[in-house]
Parts: sequence; C-alpha cells; structure tokens
Amino acid sequence: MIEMYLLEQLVAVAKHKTLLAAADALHITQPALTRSMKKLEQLFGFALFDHHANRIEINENGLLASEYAKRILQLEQEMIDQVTHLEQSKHTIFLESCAPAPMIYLQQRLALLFSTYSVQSHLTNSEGKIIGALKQNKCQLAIVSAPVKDPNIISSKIFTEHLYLSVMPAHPASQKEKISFQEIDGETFLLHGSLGIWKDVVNEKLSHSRFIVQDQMQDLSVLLASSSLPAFTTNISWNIYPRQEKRLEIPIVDHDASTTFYLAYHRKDQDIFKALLPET
Amino acid sequence: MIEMYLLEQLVAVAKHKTLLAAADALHITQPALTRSMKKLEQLFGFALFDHHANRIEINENGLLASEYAKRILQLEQEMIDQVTHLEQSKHTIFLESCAPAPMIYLQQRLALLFSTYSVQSHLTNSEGKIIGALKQNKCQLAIVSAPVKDPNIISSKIFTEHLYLSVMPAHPASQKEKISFQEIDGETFLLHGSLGIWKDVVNEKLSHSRFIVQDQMQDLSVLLASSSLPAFTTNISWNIYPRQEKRLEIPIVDHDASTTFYLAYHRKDQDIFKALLPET
DNA sequence: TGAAATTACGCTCTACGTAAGCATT
DNA sequence: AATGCTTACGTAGAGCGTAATTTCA
Repeated sequence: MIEMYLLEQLVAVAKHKTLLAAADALHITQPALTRSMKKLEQLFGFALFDHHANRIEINENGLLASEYAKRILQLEQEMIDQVTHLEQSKHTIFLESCAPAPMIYLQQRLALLFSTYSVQSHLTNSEGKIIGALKQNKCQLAIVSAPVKDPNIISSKIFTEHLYLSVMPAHPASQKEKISFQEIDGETFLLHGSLGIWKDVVNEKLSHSRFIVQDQMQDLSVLLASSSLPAFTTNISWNIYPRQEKRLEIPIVDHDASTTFYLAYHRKDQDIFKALLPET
Repeated sequence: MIEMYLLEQLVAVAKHKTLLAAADALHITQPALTRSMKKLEQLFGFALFDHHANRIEINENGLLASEYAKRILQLEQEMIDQVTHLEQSKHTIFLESCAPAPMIYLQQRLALLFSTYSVQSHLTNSEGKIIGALKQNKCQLAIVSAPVKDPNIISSKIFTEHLYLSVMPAHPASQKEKISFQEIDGETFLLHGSLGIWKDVVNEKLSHSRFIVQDQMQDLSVLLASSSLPAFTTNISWNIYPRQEKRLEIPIVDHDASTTFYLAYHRKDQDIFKALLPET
C-alpha cells in the first residue's frame, strides 16, 4: 500500500520540478524527499524519475502516477469535506436564498423555532446553484422564486415580496400613492450590495440610474436616516429592520416589483419545516 | 491528512461490523484497531461510531467516510495497475486477438522481429473488448475481423484464414475435393477449447454436432494422431503446428469458413509495426 | 462465563533532521 | 563556486503487540 504522504510529496515534486523547491513547499528537508521518492520507486518496482548526478527529471511513469496521486488527494479532501458537512448538518440548518430580505426574515424565524440548531444562511444569485445545493444535500432549505421540479423536493409558497420606493418628504414622489420604475429611472439610489434576484430587476428597469452601494446594513441605515437619496424597502424587510421614521414608502406598481417566493426542501424534511409555512 | 492504512482499516471495520473480526481479516490485533478508529475520529473531529461499552456501531458519518475510503483505495489500486502497465508496455508488446491461430502465428513473428521485447498475447471472444483495450492502451496490437472505425487507429489487412476439415483416410469425406458444413453437421469433432470468433461459426453451422474439447494443444495433437474423429485445421495453423501426416485436409466451401483478419494499432505505432504487414 | 471493546505499557520500525559528500553547470 | 541530489547517522514518534481491565449478554 502506498501511503498518502508519499502521494502528496510526489505531487509536490511533479509540480515544483526539483526536490529542493518541493521540499521547501512541503516544509521538510531535501534528503527526506530523496528518500520518499526512492521509497515510491521501490514500492512500484521501477523508476519514476530519470536520476542524473545532480538533478532528477520525472519520467512518463512518474507523471502518470502523479496525476493519479492528485486525484486521490482530491478525493480524500472531498471525503473530509463531505463527512464534516454531514456532521455539521446534524446541528445546523443550512439555508440558501435568492433574495436577501426573505433570507434574513426566515433566518430569524428558524433561530426561534429551532433553538437547538444553529442556522447558516447564504445568498446566491443563481437559482440553479441553489437547487443544485439542495439536491446535493449541501443545504436543507432553499428560498427560490419558482417551484422546483423534482419529485423528492417540496416547494411551498411562503409569501410575496413587494418593492417600495423609500423617499424623504421633500422628494417629488412623496405625495404619490403609487409609482412605476419608469418614473424614477435616472435618479441616484442608495442600495444594499447584495440583492439576489432583485439585482436583475434593478439593472433592467433602472438602467439609467446610479447606485450608491453600501454592503453593511447598519451603515446603510445611518445613510438612509441622514440622506435625502431615494432607496428601496419591501414588505418583508419591515419585519426585520425598523422603518425609517422620516421616510415615506410608495408602492411600485410594475409587475416585476413583486416576487412570490417558495420554500424548497426535501420530502423527508416535510414534518420538520411545515411549521415555517403560513397556515392554510 | 488521513493515511491510507487508516482508510483500509475503516473499510474493514465497516465491512466486518466488529473490531475483532476486522482485526482478524487485517492480520492485526484488536487494540490496534481501537486506536486507529479513535485516531480517525480525532482527525475528523467527531464520532464515526456509536461507542457502547463492549460493542461499537458505525454511524452515518462512518458509513459515508467508509464509502469514500473504498473509492480512494480503489483509485490507488488503479494507479498502481496503470502505472505498472505503462512501465511493462515499454518492454512488452501486448497482443489481443479474436482468433487463436492468427494470434499464435503473430506472436511467433513478433518474438522474432522484436527480440528485445517480450510478447504477451491474449485471446478474447468479444471484439468490442479488444478494441476497447486497444483504445485504452492496454495493448498495442489487436487482431480483429473488421477494420476499426477510429481515426487514430490503423487497421491493415494481414491474411485470410480458411477452415479445412481434417479427416483420416477412412472417413467418407476423405475422397472429396471440397465439403460444406451442412454435409458434416451431426458428426462428432475433436476441438480445441479456445476458438475465439470461430466459436460462433461452429455453434451456428454445426448445431447438431458433438465436440470433444481439449484445451491443451499438445494433448490435442496426440489425440489427432491416434483418433479417427474428424477435426479442423486452417491455412494459418499450418504455419504453427506440423500437419498431421496421416490426415487429409478438405477445404470447406461455406462463405463463413473464411475470415479476413486485420491488424489494428495506434497511428503513432505505424512505423514500428509495418514490418508485420504483407508486402504490397 | 464468554465475547468484545478499552486501557496501559513496552518495543520496533520509520520518517525526519543534521551533516557531509559528490556531481554538474 | 553554487546548485542540487545522494548517503550516513542519530532521534523522536507512531503504530503494533501483549497483557490486563471493563462491560454486557
């Protein structure tokens, strides 16, 4: 049997071309590598290198072996990652979401409902990746904007998120009862950095606008209170962050200013997560 | 990093359910395994087994880990096999054939022409497997009954093998100048055990016959000399084995009593193997 | 009482580092 | 002379075996 450390060292030698460089990278000494490579050749029963007086050159055998070694080391790392994730998933609810406010809102509800678990949530723009993560058991819960077509996965409607324009009273739109994207395209907005699928809507409908991006939600709140720049809120975000007292919220009437979200989870977890759904 | 011996031991424990049985299979002692499994759990950072007082039960984590371990060990074995084969192929010409006499004949010619190489030949019934072996570089030369459709592989006609009925003078057919399968279907024949693609022809055309099978060519020769049972020879086999002096050979006229064989090899080996081909 | 896992202790083998040697550029 | 691989020697540690202990059926 060929041990892992030998494979790791072989890969390093194949990569760095000389024993000295590889030894440096591995934080061992050169003689140790000389011995290891000789041991490898002895285990295989033939040469993996052309041994010259003061240099070695990997040969065809060594190259093939190092390719395999790389794959073996990758597989070992995958084993560690996957088993570790399996263990973590027993104490953690992993949540993938395509939109920020629904994510934070659900995260808070999960923390209350499943207080013995910890919750890890992650925002991803691509819904395909989210569904992939769910199918590969990398997460147990997903927030998506359309039902998942898979017999083993249940998609339940949870709520519809409506976008609102948030303005100071001095803003021209403040008196309106409703507004459209077209009317405000071209203005400069304060925006959070992570928008999920809303990013597509904003880019398309407000293509002439400038956006002042702020990634930290707390800093954004300070800006919202002090600045006269328009911004956006949603009916879901009101559950999470306090409404800015001075600001007025004007509903946006466009069709794609509203998105219905679905909670997706494996059928086997149906009983666990049904407490999250609205009563019917 | 998790060493191979730990993975091997984990797989054994997962397979044999108890440490004692696994230790037995691995030819080590039970305490060694106890320590190894504890070491594995320490490396992962969590339990892979439910530890009871006097029994241990693998858990979900351990099962997943052992599945990966199995794959890693398989990959390691594949590495050893493939690299070893690559090394061997430098000193050995591997020949796969779908018919016995062409194989032996070519093996003899190879031994003469490439005296610094050793030759390993192998008879396989399935031509698909032969072509697969050639494409995967498991052999450099193949004898097949139809050209291989692959731009990287050259198929050159080498010869056509004709089947002859071999009978003693007393046999009714001995006076004939030619004969067909139909005329002899139902008789009992002496036959070699390995026929390659000829097996299909024999089974189909002589479905009413009985066959006395002898795997050892030398023993078959003795039988052929002493027995009055009919048998088969081919124009190719005459190059290999001495003709039985007492016997007469009657050509078989059926279309599928003749097969044209092709030598298949990678384009890069074209120059090496062209010496084997008939002059044009 | 027997079967099976764990703990304790001692040994051996091995992978490593240090130091020195040697060949090539 | 500098670079880089190899050889020689000593050491610390790791993995294994033996023996004793514990627990459950």
